[in-house]
Amino acid sequence: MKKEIPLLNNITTASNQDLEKYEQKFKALADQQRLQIINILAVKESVCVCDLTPIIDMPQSKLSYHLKILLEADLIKKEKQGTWNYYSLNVSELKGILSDQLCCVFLPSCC
Amino acid sequence: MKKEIPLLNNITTASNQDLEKYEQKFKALADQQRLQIINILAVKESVCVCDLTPIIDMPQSKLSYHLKILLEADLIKKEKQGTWNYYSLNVSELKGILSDQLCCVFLPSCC
DNA sequence: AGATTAAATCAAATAATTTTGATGTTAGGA
DNA sequence: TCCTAACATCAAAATTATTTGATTTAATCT
Repeated sequence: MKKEIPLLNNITTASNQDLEKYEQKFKALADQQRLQIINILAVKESVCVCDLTPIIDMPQSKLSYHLKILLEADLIKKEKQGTWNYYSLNVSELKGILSDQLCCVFLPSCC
Repeated sequence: MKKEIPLLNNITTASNQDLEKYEQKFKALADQQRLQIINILAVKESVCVCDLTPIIDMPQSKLSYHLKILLEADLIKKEKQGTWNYYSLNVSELKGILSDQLCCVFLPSCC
């Protein structure tokens, strides 16, 4: 039995740039702790790191690390106010990635 | 200046189960090579491993590894036909995760 | 049966990510 | 100015994920 050599008719639409970009975003989402952070931000709107640490019970440096990952993926936003850094969701970005169903799971305020 | 101790009014909707489940799915998506596989499956509908290897230029064992990750996340389906294993997208599952916009990027046939 | 092809699995090597604890930086209060 | 609180950053250690090449399993063909 034989098989034809397959042809990939150049119909794939995702460019390398797309692949790279979404890899980063999915990586940021691919962690329970970060999903939890997103979930909390969805409920509390805008939160500083010091308020977040006791909620999710995580050393501060660890939290900073995870927030940075989310920030670099453009899934959350950061605003400095004096000594505090307030973080909030980048809702439009998240909505551009997640299905409505998933938005309901992680961004309850969106439902 | 002082700050109140924050209260997390139990409004977060995502359960631990949700977090675990979606972590797995996002992990599966968080890789350029696997996104490319998804993209190819979207174009070619159903493909066996031996057809896929030359297209994405990847050793067979590596490809098997990545297919397994996608399969375990329930993002693709597998059907045995004689010697061959045919893989295809689990479109409904993907649509339940990805925004319409992203479906258009990775699942062109859906647009 | 023996040979061949498809594909999964395995163990070792490599690479990437995450965690930890310490240190640095900045802003505000005393 | 000095002290403290809020965060970010850093380097080392620990954990996970990926890659590689070899081996195994199973189906088909001669």
